[in-house]
Amino acid sequence: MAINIYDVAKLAGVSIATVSRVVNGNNNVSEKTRAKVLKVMDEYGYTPNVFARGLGLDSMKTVGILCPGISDLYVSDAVDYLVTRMNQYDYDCILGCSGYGLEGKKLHTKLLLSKRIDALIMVGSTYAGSAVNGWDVSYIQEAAKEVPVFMINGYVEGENIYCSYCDDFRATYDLTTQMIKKGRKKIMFIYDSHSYSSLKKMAGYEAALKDAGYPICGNLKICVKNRIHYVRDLLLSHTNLEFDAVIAAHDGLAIGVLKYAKEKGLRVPEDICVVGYNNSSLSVSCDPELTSVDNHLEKICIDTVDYMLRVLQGETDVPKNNMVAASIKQRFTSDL
Amino acid sequence: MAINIYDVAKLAGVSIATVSRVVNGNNNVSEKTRAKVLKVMDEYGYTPNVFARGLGLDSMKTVGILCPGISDLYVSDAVDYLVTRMNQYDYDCILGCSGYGLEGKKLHTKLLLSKRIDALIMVGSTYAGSAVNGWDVSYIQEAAKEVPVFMINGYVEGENIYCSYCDDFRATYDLTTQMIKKGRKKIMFIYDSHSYSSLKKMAGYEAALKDAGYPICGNLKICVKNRIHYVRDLLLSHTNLEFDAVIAAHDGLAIGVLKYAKEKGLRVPEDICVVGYNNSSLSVSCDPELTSVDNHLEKICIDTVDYMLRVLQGETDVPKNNMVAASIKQRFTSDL
DNA sequence: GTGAAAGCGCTAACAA
DNA sequence: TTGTTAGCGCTTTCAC
Repeated sequence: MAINIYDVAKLAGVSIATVSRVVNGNNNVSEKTRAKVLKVMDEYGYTPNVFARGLGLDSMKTVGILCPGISDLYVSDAVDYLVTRMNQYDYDCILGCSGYGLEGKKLHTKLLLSKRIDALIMVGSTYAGSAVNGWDVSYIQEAAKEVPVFMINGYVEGENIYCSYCDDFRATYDLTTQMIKKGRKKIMFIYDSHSYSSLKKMAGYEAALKDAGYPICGNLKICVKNRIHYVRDLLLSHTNLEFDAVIAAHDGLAIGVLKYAKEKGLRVPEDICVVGYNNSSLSVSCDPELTSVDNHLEKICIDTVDYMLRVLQGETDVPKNNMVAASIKQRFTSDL
Repeated sequence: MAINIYDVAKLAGVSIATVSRVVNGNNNVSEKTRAKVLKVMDEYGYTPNVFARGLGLDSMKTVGILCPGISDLYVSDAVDYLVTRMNQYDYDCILGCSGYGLEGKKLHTKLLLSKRIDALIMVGSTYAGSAVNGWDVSYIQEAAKEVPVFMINGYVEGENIYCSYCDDFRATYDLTTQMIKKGRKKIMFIYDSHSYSSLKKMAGYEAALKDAGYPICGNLKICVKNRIHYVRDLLLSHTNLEFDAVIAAHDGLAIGVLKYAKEKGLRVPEDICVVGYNNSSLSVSCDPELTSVDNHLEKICIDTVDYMLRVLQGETDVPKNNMVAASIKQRFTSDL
């Protein structure tokens, strides 16, 4: 059994209050005493019991991270940025994987909350998509009554909820506009979920079409499953579907399109221009390599951690919404 | 402030002991009393304070997962399997990212340990590679004195350390042998770390070569950085390097080889046969799609969680080593 | 500058 | 079947 504060106190010939003071960097300790205590702590490898500390402080410097699943390029990148940054500030993360269903989301936020986390971070626009559509985000607002909630790439209205996201609307608006300028006539938008972010992307795409006087064709907005071969085969099966450009909601879908193009003998970007989203590691694995929208996830995550720290510190003027601009990473599947 | 056990007791007109009993499913409670308590708990949304519980029990049903970084296909897949499975058994995970350096590894295992985790899982052969080379794994053995330690795809000798890994030696041995049978003369092995698993792969490759009476050429064993373009360019720069097959330590490296082949105008698999490792999502993103060794990570993870549960339960006959066989997923970059 | 002592909310041994 | 009570290890007032 590990040594506790009483042992240290006895060994150092002081009271536990004094030991506590040096552990917590309280100034009301003479240098001499501090040194004595420090020596004992070091010698016996004393580690404060986090449970006891948590009990008194009602905090364990732990934040909950909820994600649909961690095996997803976007999510795992985000969590990596988050965890790494938080560790620098002595915060630890407890990770929950909720899946994409509402029940799972509710259950796992409750589970995380029951661990008395100091804050909750939700990664992915799947947690917010619902808000826009009037779906159920009440569990998020409920959670925010207990701890501050931070959305990565999502937006949920509410007290104590802070959101950071990419300006997806502008990104696809600009992208679509550029494609039109380059003479593309039939631009497809392909997506695989009705998340908050997908919806913004689609809106930007449609707005650009509209502003250019182009029609918005329902059959050029294609909703698919997130499986490369599924995308390819679905496209192949639409025998009379014509398009000369595509904007994909994420890189994986764009690669499905690439596979389709290859199968059909279409040249990329000459015959069809394809642009992915997220600028993930996939975009450089495929052939040709994929032009992709970079949504600056790292900045979003770093900002989020910084805001979180400030909120936890009790600051009151922390921005509730943080929109970061996207940029476009040119590779070889576009002629923009 | 949330309601506590005293409140519930008062509200239900019983003692806290009784409340505690119903919370913990103790049978010594009459149905009538149980119902009464349950009703109050439900009505007021009572959640036991995990810190207090942790203090008494010295356990919070939390296991630490240490990984070099979570943005890595292999790692994120593993963590996903692990977390999902553990959640099913009411265990939570706290995640640490240590990086690949020894100092980071030591620091983060200490950090995790200081959170009074019930067990520690280390993901990735980077934590074990050292053992084989006589490097420093003492921090792992130290950790094992406090909690059971489980290695995913790694092997470390020691009390209270449990290891699950893929039979990488056999996998590359068989693969190399098959390539030889197909008439390949110069087989390259490309890798990017000296981890435990890389070493086993290389050993299998060399053994097969040896058994077939082939020479083991130092310049056919290439150590690279894990960056697709780096691999391509490095290979391109070796002007007089000849090979007609390659085994890559993971899919990302194999894709670098594919890029090289394309640049050189080499046909795959006719001119060079390439096989990746991990059967990750990358293997289906590239073109042509990659034949890859499947190391059955999911099974490894599930086994690990099951073993962990048993150890935590106090079982004493839990296997300390668990080797799972690899299989090969044929796609289009090989003629095996 | 230091110590004594009262919680924090729970579990479990012991009594009843 | 139920209640009483002594910890678990720490933080933090309040005295000195």
